[in-house]
Amino acid sequence: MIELDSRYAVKSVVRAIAILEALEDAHEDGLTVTEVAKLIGISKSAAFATLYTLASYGLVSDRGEGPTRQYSLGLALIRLGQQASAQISIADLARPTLRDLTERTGLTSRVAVFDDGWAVVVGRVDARTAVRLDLGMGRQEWPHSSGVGKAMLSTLPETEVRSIVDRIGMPRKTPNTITDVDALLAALERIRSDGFCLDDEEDVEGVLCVAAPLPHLPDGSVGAISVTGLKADPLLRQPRRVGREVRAAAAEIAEMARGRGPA
Amino acid sequence: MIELDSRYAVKSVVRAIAILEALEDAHEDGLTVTEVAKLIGISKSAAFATLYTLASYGLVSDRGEGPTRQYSLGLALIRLGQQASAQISIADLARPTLRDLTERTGLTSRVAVFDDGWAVVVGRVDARTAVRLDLGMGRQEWPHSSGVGKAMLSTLPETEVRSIVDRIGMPRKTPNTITDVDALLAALERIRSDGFCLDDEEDVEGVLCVAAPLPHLPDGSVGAISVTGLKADPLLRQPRRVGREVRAAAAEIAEMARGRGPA
DNA sequence: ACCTCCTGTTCGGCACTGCCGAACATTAGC
DNA sequence: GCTAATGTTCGGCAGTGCCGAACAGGAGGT
Repeated sequence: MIELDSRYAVKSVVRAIAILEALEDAHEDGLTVTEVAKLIGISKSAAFATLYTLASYGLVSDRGEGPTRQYSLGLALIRLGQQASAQISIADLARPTLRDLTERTGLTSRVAVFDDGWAVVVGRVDARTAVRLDLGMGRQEWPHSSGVGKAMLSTLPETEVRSIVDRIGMPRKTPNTITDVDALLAALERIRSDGFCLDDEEDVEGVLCVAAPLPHLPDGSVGAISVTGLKADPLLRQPRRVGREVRAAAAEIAEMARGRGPA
Repeated sequence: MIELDSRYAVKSVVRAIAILEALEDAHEDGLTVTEVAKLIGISKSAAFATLYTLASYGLVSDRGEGPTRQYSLGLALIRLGQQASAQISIADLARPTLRDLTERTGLTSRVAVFDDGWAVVVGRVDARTAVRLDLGMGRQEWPHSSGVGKAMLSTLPETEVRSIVDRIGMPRKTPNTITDVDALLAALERIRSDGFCLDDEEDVEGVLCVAAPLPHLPDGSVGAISVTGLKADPLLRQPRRVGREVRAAAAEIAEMARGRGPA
């Protein structure tokens, strides 16, 4: 929304997307037409027309009738999101294995794919614990500070890693975050020999994450899986043991991905 | 895409949405620019510009570089879909109860909300069975033939029910489908006295579904929950027993919804 | 290895869209 | 009932984003 694009951007569509992003950031109560207009910086009538269009297709939903009409994200987005997730075949493919992994470790497990330098979470199996970590689907994780991010970087050549962190940056998230490129490259080398990756409070304090890359997916994409838990979790006192579990799960998923779709 | 809207529709946005819907219907391999252009009925350059715009924001993703570029639904949609689902507070609220329900019955349980005459699935907890039913999130279920649909209709006044089925229709999906309005109204009356609703192969042959309405949600919306299984399932030989379970779960969720948000 | 055909990408010019601003309708709150 | 917000509607002009055609560049056949 801040960044502007080059010559081929269709302005009306950009505005529509800006509206969706504004509604995404809004609280669950939703926004009114005038609020949207002010947030995006367009006239009230333009906001109305765009919202009207989006609403006709269910991408936004409107509650209320008169001067208290509230717009929020629509139910069609749920369907589209599920479909998008289904088209990432690796998410479906990984689910049974992740379920077993969560079952055995009691930790929340996730699968992420590489997208434009980031690790995007496309599948998740929640642990049955009481504490709820913010591990939402579709979330973009930093490549340098997250378990899945580092695991994915470890499968890429050094030049590409440098290009990515150069573009995205390596902000310090916690005292443990790796903020130096050479230290990161060394860590990646370690991951390649270990077969798994540890994120020891590098992204969020108190949160530990064990990940493993999914190398050589059939369609050429790059992915990773991980389990996440609190630093206090007794099982995570033995990170190498968990690492072996995660590594084995990743191998199982990669195996299934290879066996599938010779067509 | 077939239906056209009235005067306030923004054409570029309508086209962008049509593209998303085309990609949704496409197979997982995605579509090329020319395929999209032909499907929507616009020029190649227009399709390119719109796809370019959508891709810059991650709503579609492009694989490949040269003449083999494939477009498919983007990862940002996963995030938006999750956020949309989260804004339906009832989905989050119901999850623990649904988990218990699935645990106890071994059946897939779901929660749906009323939207424009349809029952839209906004939350789901999968059973651990091998057979995979198509019970996707965001899916629109027919009001007259699905468990959640009938359960929701049972909370509405007769005039509104008539108006809905008049608009949407009551197509026969299986030999058991109720296709007569008066028979439907009688069934709804039965649901009101029982407190739960049976869909006995009315939507899909061989599939049985037990649902219960979520009456009087705080925000005025209408919802329902259900469990789904195969007709052959031994537990579903006792539908009334399952009905009591589902009814109790619905009451629990409604209780939580009432207790929440006095702000 | 060439040639061909099909892609995706780029560009000019004009029609028409869809913006803005202002006026109207409608409801909430007092 | 009045007021002050809101959502909704409408004219008119600027500018957008369409179309069509031309360019670039791989894939695949022979």
